[in-house]
Amino acid sequence: MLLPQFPHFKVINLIFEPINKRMIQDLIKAKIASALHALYQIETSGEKVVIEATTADFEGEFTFVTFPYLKLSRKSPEQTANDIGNYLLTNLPELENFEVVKGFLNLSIKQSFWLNFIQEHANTPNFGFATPNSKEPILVEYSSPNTNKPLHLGHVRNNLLGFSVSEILKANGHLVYTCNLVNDRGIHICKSMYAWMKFGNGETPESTKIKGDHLVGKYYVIFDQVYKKEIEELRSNGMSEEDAAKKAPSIVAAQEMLVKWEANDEEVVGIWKMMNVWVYAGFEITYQKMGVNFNQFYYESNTYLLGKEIVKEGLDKKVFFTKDNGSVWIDLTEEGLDQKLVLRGDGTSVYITQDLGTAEMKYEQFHCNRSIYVVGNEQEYHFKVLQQIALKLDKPYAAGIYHLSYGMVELPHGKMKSREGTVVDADELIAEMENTAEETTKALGKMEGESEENLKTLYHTIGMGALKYFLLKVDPKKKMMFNPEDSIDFQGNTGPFIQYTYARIRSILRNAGEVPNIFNLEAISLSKVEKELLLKLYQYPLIIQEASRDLSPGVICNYVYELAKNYSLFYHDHTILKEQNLDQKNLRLNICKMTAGIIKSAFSLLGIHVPEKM
RNA sequence: GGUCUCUUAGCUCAGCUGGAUAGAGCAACGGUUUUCUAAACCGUAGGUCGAAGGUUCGAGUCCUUCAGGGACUACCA
Repeated sequence: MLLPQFPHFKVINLIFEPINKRMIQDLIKAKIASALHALYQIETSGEKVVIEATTADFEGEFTFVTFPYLKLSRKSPEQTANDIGNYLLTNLPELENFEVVKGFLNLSIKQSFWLNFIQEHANTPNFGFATPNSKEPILVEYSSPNTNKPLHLGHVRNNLLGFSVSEILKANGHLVYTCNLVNDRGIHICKSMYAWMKFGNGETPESTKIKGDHLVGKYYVIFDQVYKKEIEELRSNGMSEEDAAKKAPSIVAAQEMLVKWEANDEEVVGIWKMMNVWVYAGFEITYQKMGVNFNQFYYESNTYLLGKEIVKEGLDKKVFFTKDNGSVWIDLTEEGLDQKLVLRGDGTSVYITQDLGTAEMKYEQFHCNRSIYVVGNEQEYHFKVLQQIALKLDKPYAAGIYHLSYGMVELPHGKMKSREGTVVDADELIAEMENTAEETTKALGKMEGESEENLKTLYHTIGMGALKYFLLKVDPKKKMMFNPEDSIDFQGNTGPFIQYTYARIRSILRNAGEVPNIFNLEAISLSKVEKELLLKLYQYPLIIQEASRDLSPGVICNYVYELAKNYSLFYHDHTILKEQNLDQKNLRLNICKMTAGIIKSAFSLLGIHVPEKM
């Protein structure tokens, strides 16, 4: 079977306004470095100087901590801070004034700096994004579903993470390819197939009106029930648990099916194909609802035999060794791992063999030296082994293998298990989120008169916004708790709150009409709240870089939440449309505009849409 | 047994490469709407950052030990 062809990419070369100006932070750091040199003959560079955001209770935007330099300055913390502050005052035109508290030097930037910034960037498209495709290409593999059951909440986390991380990397200038390695073969599928053949009575998605992946999943659960019953019976006849687990008729039958499948048995392959088609049709719907997509699909039924060439290569290079029964191993004890099998005694592949083959294939296709695998943390060991083998084989992509290991989604009662039916189903959850969005919207009654179609879109936007934000705001590395009893919030630190902030801004901008970008800087005085909001807007490019570096959508979530909160405060404290001072009014409208733009932009990095009204 | 990882308010989570008095949201209680969308805003209450040592001007953050969770450690994928 041929692999699906790699589609042609539309590489759109939009002209983005580059952020070629240095950030004010870098400027301050450089000046502090020269201050340290001029005042105390300390040799350092701007990159080594650390400044941080000023804590809310103090005046200023940026803070320099003098303590690390006291031994060299040989002066008191206050004196040192004052010296540097005075130096900056004459050498840094952007500095308005400074304040010294103990050893902390707090710097206040001139309001003209912030006004120039908003004037310059309120209309910059894709503000904060790096030039597209200006950085090395990266391949992101995610989703990787099994075809024997529908997707559950854990998969949703995987998909949203994979999608969002890809978008973040793109925003940071990388060329990103996404792929999905579908696990469409193996004993688990045979289990569903066996149960369907035995108990299915020819049921199909059409005849039952059940979504294909759910129908196949139903038989996976039935298999497990039958299997467990069989084990119990065998045990009551005196068989050990271990033997019973191996000799139960249903598992034996499933294994036989797998053998037949590998032997290309017509009947088994026919059923396999049919059931896979059901599942794919179901997945397609769920993927669409989640808004994820891939440049390339791989199927294990195509790739599971790959990797044997690499085993040969490894044997030639003496990276692998053979045991008496012919099985091939690698010794990773020096790396703190174990001896790992790479090829069975009978010459068949194991998981790692296949993954090595797939890695090679992906490299040939995409030529990415960096490759990110979005896979649960239970496979950390596997990916350590994979990378070690690739390193020992001197593969060009070896160093760039990165396992984005995310934590499980846990329920109050423990882990989700598909075969036991203790899962939060993806489709059900999405439907529930949409329902909640509908109920809330109707209760508030602001959307009366909207068309049925618009409303449906809105419920989906809000429901998915809540779900996505909920899953993405937690650090990917950490496991997270989901309690189905208390539903996902729509208030506070949530997707809908931020969407709401956006909708409010849009409402103002609709009423405002044309927003002139010119205002007389002299006629304006910035409030503390406005300054904080401008500072937040200013930080967005850095946030994208940080999120990209850490591969963490959570960074974006935290940022955009703070931005929305800052805006809400601003909105609450300031009149905008009725402001008499026209320059002030224009400034505020520009702040609104830019805030809306960044909310929309940041949310797009999370795969969340924003409504014009809600 | 070994390796990795986690433990912050009643609950769910932030806390950037060590910096000022540890922050949000939810839940609880109280307040704000004749004015641009109240899915909002403000306030009150809630903490020995799992425990103990150590490193230093300074530790939720780094190191060590311990306790308690979780994952992995298959000729399964």
